[in-house]
Amino acid sequence: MQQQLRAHLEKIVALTDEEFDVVLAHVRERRYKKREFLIQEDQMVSDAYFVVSGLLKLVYTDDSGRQHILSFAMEDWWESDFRAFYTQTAATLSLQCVEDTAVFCLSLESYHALCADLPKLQRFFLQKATFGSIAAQQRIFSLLTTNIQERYDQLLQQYPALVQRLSKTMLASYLGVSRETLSRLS
Amino acid sequence: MQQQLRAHLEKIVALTDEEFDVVLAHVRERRYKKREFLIQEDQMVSDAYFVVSGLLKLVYTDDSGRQHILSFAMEDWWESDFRAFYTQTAATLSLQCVEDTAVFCLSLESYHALCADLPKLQRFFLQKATFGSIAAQQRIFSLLTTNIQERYDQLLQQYPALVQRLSKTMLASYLGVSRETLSRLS
DNA sequence: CGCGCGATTGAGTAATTTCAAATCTAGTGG
DNA sequence: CCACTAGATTTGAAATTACTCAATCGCGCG
Repeated sequence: MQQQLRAHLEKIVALTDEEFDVVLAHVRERRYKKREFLIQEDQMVSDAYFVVSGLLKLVYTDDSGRQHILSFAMEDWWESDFRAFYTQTAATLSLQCVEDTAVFCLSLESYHALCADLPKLQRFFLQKATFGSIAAQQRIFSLLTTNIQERYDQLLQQYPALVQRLSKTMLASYLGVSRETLSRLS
Repeated sequence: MQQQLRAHLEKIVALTDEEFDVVLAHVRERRYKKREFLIQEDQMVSDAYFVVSGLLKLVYTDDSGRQHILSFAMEDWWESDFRAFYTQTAATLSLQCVEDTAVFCLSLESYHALCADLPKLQRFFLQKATFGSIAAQQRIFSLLTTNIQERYDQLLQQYPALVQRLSKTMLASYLGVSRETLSRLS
């Protein structure tokens, strides 16, 4: 597991053994079972999570009980209710296991400590945030400009492995359509 | 103008006069007229822009000539086709003046230089990227979970000043509906 | 006064949702 | 090996929502 985190970090910044030890001192490993919650609505968000193995979904449940999936997180992705995490307020979203999942947890204090102590890590997070924000804008773009058929095709093309691991119901919820409509495509 | 940029930076990080001089050495001031383009589709993106005064729109024009507005940028906002800017590839979006606009331009080299020379600036950009990414996720959230009426109401509530400055046609394009549908609301 | 542009209104059409029913699938126990 | 069940998926049909295209309205400006 540690090797995987290190490889992930080193895709962006090279680290000495000592530096990586500092990182390890700030994260802790946890395992969750399918359907377990890492974050629940209305509760405080202690950590951001790095997914080592498994699959998570970030979900909003509206007043009428409908689920809206904002994103999935699979191996090598960071996920949390980042708004709640950074502002230390109650979560509006929940983060739940689609499969059994192993993660590294990083608290906000540890995040700040790492950024302060290791400028390299700050650069790493800057790059992650930058490309995270670009990816989010691509999703907005796709929601604004394409119909469901195209959106589904794009997803299939971009993340074929992910689509395999999801139920149609979850896919529909992610794409922003009813499962019946998704079922009627192509 | 310089004072405004400094105040903007100092909302997040305190700067000495010397540090701010370093920043000034890396940006240049420009003014554009209403309807002028800062970025055009298919061209290289030299800069990210800090809006001092005026109003910009970030637009995608699809094959059938329809305009989709991804975002607006008013005073104190940073804007660009960030995907194209960071990867130094051709723009897929265009950035155009809704009003006469004054900006500071920051090239990618200068951005990297500032991050390297002034750790504070890196912290500034990390925070901007972080909250930019959170804001983008809020927009995805709103596109997935709310109908047009609610989306319009939220926008009115959140940015009343912005709505004043936009035509209904642009608002509709930003909200992802036809102008006729927007016109029929409440 | 008349032109031009943005906004609104109307009517028909297309896409999507909703709710209900039918079908399929994987896992369980006899 | 087969029947049974629970859950997911698909299908059907009506209702709703939004879009399109065309016509009209309203207003500022020369």
